[in-house]
Amino acid sequence: MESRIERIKKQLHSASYKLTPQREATVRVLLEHEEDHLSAEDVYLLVKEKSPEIGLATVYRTLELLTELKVVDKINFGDGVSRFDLRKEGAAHFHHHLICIECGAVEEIQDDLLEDVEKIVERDWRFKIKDHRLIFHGICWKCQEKTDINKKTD
Amino acid sequence: MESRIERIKKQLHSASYKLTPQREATVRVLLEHEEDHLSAEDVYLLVKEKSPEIGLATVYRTLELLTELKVVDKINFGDGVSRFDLRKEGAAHFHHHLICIECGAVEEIQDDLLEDVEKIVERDWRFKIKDHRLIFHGICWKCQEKTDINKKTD
DNA sequence: CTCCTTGCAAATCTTTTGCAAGTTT
DNA sequence: AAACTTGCAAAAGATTTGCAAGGAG
Repeated sequence: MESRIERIKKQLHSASYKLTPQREATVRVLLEHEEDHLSAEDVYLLVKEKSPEIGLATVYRTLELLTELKVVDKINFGDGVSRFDLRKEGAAHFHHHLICIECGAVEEIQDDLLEDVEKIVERDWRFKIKDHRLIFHGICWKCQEKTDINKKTD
Repeated sequence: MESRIERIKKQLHSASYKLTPQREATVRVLLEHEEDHLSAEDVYLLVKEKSPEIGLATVYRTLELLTELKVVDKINFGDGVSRFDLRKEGAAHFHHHLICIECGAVEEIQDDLLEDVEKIVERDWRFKIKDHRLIFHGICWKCQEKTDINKKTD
């Protein structure tokens, strides 16, 4: 069976790009931290652990390239940095995020919750949807429990 | 009847802030460009037209303050800048956006399309939703028509 | 050789901050 | 006077770019 990195390599090749060692190191970090919503800086630091000679600009250039090829999705949670999420293979749509405003935890929702909403938007606004971004801000269950406990003891 | 700016003034006062001339000038620009998704820089330039003595830092500080009071919502469309949208009065939730990837047009959707989705998220993920951001990227009807015409003449 | 890619440093862009001066109460 | 607010300039942080050098075909 073909590995994930092999397939990404092919995606690069079919767009006339090479999978250089630097690009491979970057992709590997993304694969190893799929759930982590890394910033460019985060990726850079992790890449550097194994390949100290790689420069920050190269990481930025690679992430830009991967975004262009839709291997990753660039997301912005409202803090000043862009974050990069590997697109799940075969995923027609980008997944959604829950951000806890108390503890900052980010949870992913893979379910496509927007099917019905998208039908409405395409019909009523005559808008051909290509991609979406859905983020909920709120309080995760862990923080809800913390608050409940505090209320009892206060 | 009470003006929009009067109500914003009260919101400021109830949080112990003043509606200084600088803040008023900034709010007025936002009111006059409700549909425009202005960046901080945009707001600054428009404010400067009428009040040239106002500094960029003050505009940033005012926008931050208004965001905190939920008079405006800070949004990020993925280009490097934050944009500021006046929150509709009485709107329980933030409105949604359609961004055309051909012409860059941004359309607003005021309808709350997410009621059902939010119920599911609150129930299945035990997540208490406080706010949301929903952006669709795609092709607006105008650009769809352009493409259709080109196909015919090609 | 030619084209692509990289590393480094410098540049750019957005946003924040320190601080002295001005305002309001 | 005490607290808040402002303008300016400097600082900070994220990202991009110029360029000379390295590497693959």
